[in-house]
Amino acid sequence: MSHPAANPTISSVENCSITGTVEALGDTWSILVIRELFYGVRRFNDMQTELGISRSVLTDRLARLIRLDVVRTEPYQETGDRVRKQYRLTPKGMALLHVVIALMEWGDEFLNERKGGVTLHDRETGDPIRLELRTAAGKQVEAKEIEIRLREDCRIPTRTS
Amino acid sequence: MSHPAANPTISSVENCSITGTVEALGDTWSILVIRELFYGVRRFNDMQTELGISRSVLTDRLARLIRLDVVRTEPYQETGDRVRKQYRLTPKGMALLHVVIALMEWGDEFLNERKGGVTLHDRETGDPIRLELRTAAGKQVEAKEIEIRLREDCRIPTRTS
DNA sequence: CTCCCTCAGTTCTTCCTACGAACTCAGACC
DNA sequence: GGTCTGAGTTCGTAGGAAGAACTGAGGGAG
Repeated sequence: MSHPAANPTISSVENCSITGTVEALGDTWSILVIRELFYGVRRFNDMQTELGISRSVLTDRLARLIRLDVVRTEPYQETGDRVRKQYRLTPKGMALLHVVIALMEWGDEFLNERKGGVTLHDRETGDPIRLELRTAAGKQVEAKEIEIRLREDCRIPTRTS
Repeated sequence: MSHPAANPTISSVENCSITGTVEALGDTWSILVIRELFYGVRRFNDMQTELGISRSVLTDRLARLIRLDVVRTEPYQETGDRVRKQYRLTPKGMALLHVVIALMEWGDEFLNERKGGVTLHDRETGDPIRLELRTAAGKQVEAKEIEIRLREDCRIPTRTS
C-alpha cells in the first residue's frame, strides 16, 4: 500500500462504538475519576485532592458517571461521624478495568521507561498480569494477525455523494 | 468494607502512568484520530470528514501526536497528482491497539447492546478476538482476582500532613 | 448553647480551548 | 490563465474548566 485508502472504509461507520465510549468518558477527568475508584478512593474530598481537579468539575463528572450508570453512591458512616455518601463503581464501571489497564500499560511502556507506579498481580499466584488478545479458543493473536470486519447493517456510506 | 479507605492509598501516586497517558491523548479527539489510523484512513481530508472534527483542531492533534511519536508522516503520490503527506502510526502508536480495543469492547457491550459496528478476527482462523487478562504463564485472571501493588519508590504520601 | 470544624457540594468570575467559516497556498489539469 | 483539489492557517465567537469563595448539615469542645 503506497497510497492511502480512498474508497469508503471502515471508519465513518463509528457512530457505532468507540465514538460512544469517547463521548461518554473521553474528557480529561472521567477516566481518572474511574481510576481513583478502582484504587479504592471513595470520598469526594479525597478524589478532589488526589486528582487536583476543581470541585465543580468533580461534582459534574460524578453526576454524569452516575447518570451513565458507571458510578453509584452508597451511604457510609465512620464512627463518631454522620452518615455520608461514598462513590463506587457499578458493574458497568468495573467493566472499564480493561481500558484503565490498557492505558496504564501503554504509559508504563512508553512514558515511564517500562516502569509504572503500580503493578497488577494474580492474587493467587502473585504473578504479574497483562492484557492480551486471544481467540475464544485461547490462541494468542498479535496485532499484525488481526482482521477488521465491518458489520453490514452498520455501514453508513458517506463518500457516495 | 463499610467505609472507604481513609489511609494513604495507591492513588495520588499517579504522576506515574495513567495520568501521563491521559494528558498525552485524553482529549476528545486524539483517540478517535488514532482509531481512524488503525482503520487505514491516512489523509487529512478523509479524517476530517469521517470524524466531523474541525480542520484547525485536526491539524493541532496530528501535530501533537507527531510530537509524541505516536504518528508519523510519509510522502505518497497518487497517479496524476502531486506528492502529498499521509499519516501513519508509529510503533508507539500501534501499541495503543489495546486501548482502542478496550474502548470498543466496552462500547459494544454497554452502549450498543452487545453489537458493535466492527469485529476483530484472527486472520488465520477467522475466530473473533477479545482482550483478556492473563499471567505470563497463560493463566486467565478475573477482575476480582487482581491484587494492586504499589512500587515503593513511586510513593508520594499526601495524607501525612 | 454557642462556636468551630469537616465534608460535600454550589456559585460566580475569569480565562482557555474548541469550533466553524473563511482564507491561503501549492501543484495539476485544461 | 483560470480553476480544482488537498492541506492546511487564521480569526471571531461560544462553551467549559479552573479557582476561590460561599452554603449548609451535622459533630464535638468548652
